[in-house]
Amino acid sequence: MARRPTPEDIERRRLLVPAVSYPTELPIAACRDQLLATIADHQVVIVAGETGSGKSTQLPKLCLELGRGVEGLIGHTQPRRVAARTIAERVAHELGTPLGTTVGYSVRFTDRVGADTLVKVMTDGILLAEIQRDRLLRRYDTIIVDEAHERSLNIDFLLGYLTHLLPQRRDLKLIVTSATLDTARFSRHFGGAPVIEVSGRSYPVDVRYRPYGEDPDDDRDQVGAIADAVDELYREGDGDILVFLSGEREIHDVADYLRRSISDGAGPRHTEVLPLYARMSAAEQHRVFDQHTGRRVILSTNVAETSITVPGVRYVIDAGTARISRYSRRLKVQRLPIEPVSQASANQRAGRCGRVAPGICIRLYGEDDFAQRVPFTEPEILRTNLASVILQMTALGLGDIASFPFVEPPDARSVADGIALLDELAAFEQVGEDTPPGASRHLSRLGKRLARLPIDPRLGRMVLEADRLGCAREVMIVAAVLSIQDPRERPAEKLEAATAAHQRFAGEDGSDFLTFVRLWDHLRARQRELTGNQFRRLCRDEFLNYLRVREWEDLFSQLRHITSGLDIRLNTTPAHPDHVHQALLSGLLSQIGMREGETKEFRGARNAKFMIGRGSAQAKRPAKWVMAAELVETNRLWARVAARIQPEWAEELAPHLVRRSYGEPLWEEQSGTSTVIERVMLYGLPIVAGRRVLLARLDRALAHQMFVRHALVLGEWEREFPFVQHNHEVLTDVASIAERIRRLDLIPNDDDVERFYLTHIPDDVTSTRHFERWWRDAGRKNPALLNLMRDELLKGQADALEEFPAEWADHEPPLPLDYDFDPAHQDGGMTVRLPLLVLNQVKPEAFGWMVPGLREDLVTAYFKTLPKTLRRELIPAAEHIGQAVEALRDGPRPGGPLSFAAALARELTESSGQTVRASDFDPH
DNA sequence: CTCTCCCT
Repeated sequence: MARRPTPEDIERRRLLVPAVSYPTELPIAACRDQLLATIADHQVVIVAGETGSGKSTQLPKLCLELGRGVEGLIGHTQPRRVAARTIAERVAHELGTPLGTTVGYSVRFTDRVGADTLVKVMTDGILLAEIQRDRLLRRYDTIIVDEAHERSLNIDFLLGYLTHLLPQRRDLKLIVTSATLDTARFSRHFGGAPVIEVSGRSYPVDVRYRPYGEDPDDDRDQVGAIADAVDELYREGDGDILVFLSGEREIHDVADYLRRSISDGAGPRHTEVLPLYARMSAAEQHRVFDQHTGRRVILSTNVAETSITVPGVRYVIDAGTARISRYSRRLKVQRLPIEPVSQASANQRAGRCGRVAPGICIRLYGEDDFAQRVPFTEPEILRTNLASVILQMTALGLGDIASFPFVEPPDARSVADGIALLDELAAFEQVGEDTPPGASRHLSRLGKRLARLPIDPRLGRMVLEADRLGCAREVMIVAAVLSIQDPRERPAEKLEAATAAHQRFAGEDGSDFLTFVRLWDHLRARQRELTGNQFRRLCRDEFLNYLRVREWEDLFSQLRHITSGLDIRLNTTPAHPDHVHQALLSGLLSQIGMREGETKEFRGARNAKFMIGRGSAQAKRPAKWVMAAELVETNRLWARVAARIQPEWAEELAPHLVRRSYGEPLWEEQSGTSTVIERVMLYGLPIVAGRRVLLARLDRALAHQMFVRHALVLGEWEREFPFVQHNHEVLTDVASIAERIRRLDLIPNDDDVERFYLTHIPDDVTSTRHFERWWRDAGRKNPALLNLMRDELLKGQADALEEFPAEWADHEPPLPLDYDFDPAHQDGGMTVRLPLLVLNQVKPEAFGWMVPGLREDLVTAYFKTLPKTLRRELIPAAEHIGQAVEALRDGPRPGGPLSFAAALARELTESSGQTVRASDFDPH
């Protein structure tokens, strides 16, 4: 039933509603009338009830009784698949209908919902996925969100979405159930929805506080404290003990100690010690459900808090800690610190021993410690990366995360981190720097495809890249196995045999990813040869979890199905390993690392330091550069599932992320082109340490200029063109003229020449090779195109040359004059260098007159050599100098003295009335 | 020098 049913459907479905009765022993039966009335009157109802109240099984029946489930399904969500199935089974059984008819369930890979189904129990993930296809959830007339207190990411996203949906679906009813008394928050969130409390059907639990290590003379550690607590409970009477610990390592420490003390005879007798954690093999886990005679001590992680109900537990020992998943804002990785559990979690643990009889819970911490703990565990949405949620929300057109009605909205920085990860995966259309942070973004084509894949966005990104590289088969195998729990089992007692069995698939390539592909190929080949039972046995013998192998195959099939709808085809021939790794890298760009020297430590993105976990092929002799499928910080940052990469791959895959920096551009005479050293950084890692690249590819204008400057202006090119020779001559010529006429500004400098070439040579000429190609034509059309023009360079100052004769005409034969202008001695005038041979032929009196252009300088210079006493009489100096220059402009006055000094002396005497003699000057 | 748990 994908659409709202027709009137005929509704009539038919109305006849399907079974008679409903309630087991009277369940506490919820007592509140039946109140619940019926409240649900009938309100769109949203909050139901608070501890485990054992029967709310999960009875609420769907109450809804049926109210006539719900006819016009649309009653949807009932659970956080876990097992719970969805067992609750469906129970409700179906209580209604006397076969599973899959009136009551069905749907979890990933299993759908037992029929056309006549009225109650559909499902995982919350299933309902979230359905939103993609049915925005208004029109298939449902009622939705029950169970176990909302667990506050998983799915639950918070779902509650937010339903909040947004309720005003558009006035006919939709929502029931939110929660085990704890934190119902006020939900009620407030849903506009003051009524809260109905249903009592639990559990026995009293005697909570005892037994802290350790608080007194100075109490030197017990956790193991000792647990041993003491076990002793105390043994004195209380029979019954199994459930111990909550933070992790596998602690479990094995305690197990070793208890087993040793049992065999010593010092500890409790007839006792079986059973570890319990999720990663354990299926067979090992199942031992907690086996019948047994003696006593049991079950040492468990948080799995026993919600996921696995250990039967027959009378006592609980709570060490008070757990590993809590958190998000490192600095390194953008998952952290798993051991933290004190919340009060709600501690109470949930205690409740595990009050299910069949009164129980005792020993807390290995003080009552004051308990009182100081946070009441509730922080919801997952505040502790995790939000990329997947943001991707889904954007695909649903709910882009503005800040205004989405979350029960507890995530921090703006967490949203920014999620967006950053999606940007890393290129899921969004590029936005400009000035786009405000809150602005809604648009998914790129890749992002839209990514949103359709039911896996982590990083893994989805790999699959999409794989299509381009022709390795979709291999990458989908890897993406599938990375999405589920590792199918390889490593039972504690047979560690060596298991490791050896798994080691067969480790290849020469040192790639944990290709190891998975080899394992897959092996399994598929065996599966074809063997019967179902034989294959199941093979899995067991080879230390593989059969159910997870099946899930791996199911997920692969699901991906294959969805990707074929995206026009992605499986490759039929084995892909090149490099291509597989390149595709994988596209999803792991911020999870690469560079080995620090010869150590086993890696420097990762954002300066993180990590090591490769023991199970990896890269652990012993790691490559220089690796990528890791997972980075998790525990006692330190660890990489899990890794392979060697070439950092250049990352450069190619991350054009949107790399930072490039450049050294000084360099003209290379050998190749006749300009290059520059390029350095490429990705998240702070030098994926290209330094390489020469053509400057023209980065900055054509600069490369053009570099070519002109070095090849043509500075002559760093062997090739001689006619214009080069010509220009050399013009420049020498103009330079000497400029010196003669004392116009230093007219001496063409390199910049002037460069400008000339730049205006005449097209921009795309950036190398000698380019130039030759261009000049072959351009030079033929206009051979003088690149010839410098003397007159142009002199800017019309050629006339001034008359005042600066090239030779001294007064002499016979005329003497060439060498204008060697020394700017450092401008005040002192100029030096005329005469060939030594003619020195004694020069008439000294003529010497001062040779260069009219220098007359004023010379007058001033001579004037300055007058004795101070005399100069004082010649004030204002400028006036007397000016008159003398004017008078002597054309050389000696007719009839006047021939010597320059004498002539100047006479002029000054005349203009000032003060006698000045030629001998008063001291020109040396 | 390895790490709680769950889901499409």
